[in-house]
Amino acid sequence: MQISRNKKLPGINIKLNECGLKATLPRIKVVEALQNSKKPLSAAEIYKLTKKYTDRASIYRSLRVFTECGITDEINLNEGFLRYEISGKKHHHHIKCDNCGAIKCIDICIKLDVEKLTGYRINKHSIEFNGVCPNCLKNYS
Amino acid sequence: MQISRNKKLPGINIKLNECGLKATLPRIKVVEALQNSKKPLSAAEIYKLTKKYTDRASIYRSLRVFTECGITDEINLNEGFLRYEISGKKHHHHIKCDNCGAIKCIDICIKLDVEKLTGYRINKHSIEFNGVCPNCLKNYS
DNA sequence: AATATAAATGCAAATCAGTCGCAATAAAAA
DNA sequence: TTTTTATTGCGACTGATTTGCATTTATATT
Repeated sequence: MQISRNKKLPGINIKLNECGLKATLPRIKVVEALQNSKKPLSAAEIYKLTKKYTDRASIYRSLRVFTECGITDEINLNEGFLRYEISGKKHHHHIKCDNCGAIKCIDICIKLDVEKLTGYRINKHSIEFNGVCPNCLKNYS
Repeated sequence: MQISRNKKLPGINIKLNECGLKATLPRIKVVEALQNSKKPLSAAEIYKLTKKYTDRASIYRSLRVFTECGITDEINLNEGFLRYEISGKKHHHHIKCDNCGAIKCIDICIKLDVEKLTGYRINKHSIEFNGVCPNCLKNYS
């Protein structure tokens, strides 16, 4: 697929190359989709946004290597699929409103406490919440 | 399926009936499998243990109603499937060793803190860890 | 700038967890 | 014992994710 390369985002290309990854158009489009989103995206949502440039299998492959390289974070909100977001500066977790679908970030984490408590070397952890947000609570009694 | 009923566990039957559920053999076998296991089981693992008495669809249906009734808890260890355990007295979370597969319980929880912090009414939360246990760490340098 | 080479892609087929429709069966109520 | 209603077991199905493989593309090499 020979479409002119996006000159506006050399940062992405550099970051991909730093990780030993080729800066391909499909990958750049996936990164852009995530960067432009205010909430973590599922593979299906990314596909909707990037289908002109890539296919599902490639998106899944990209998300996997991105996550391995620390370019993205994988988020499990118990929806039956995973979401991804660009790995930000500050570590955080999420809470999703089951009523309106909003996803908010939470700054509390107990990884270090659990590491201390258990003696495990923790590779991965997932701290995710579902509920009803204050706004929806207000509107529905 | 007319197989003589297990007289040894009237407690289960009563508990199921209390929840408005019929105490069927398939359900009793699923509960027994979970009670006899030292770690949370996946639907596939339960099926291996109970296939003489039930099928996969029924197991999934049982696990769903059990969890709705508070008989079981659903655990998401980011394995691509869910695990279930009999709902015990004290609330807890889990950490799984990626090396030996052991699953340990953790008593810390931040549900209340998050509830306070966000104003959400939390319906569900999942706080799960993966890593390498002290024992495996010791053995592999 | 042209070429080599290794990585990545796109497609279709496969896998795997979990669900659904429905006729047959079994538990609990009458 | 009979009736009622929930539950089962089967097979087909969905939806997320993965895999094999021939083709293409980014980057290193000349």
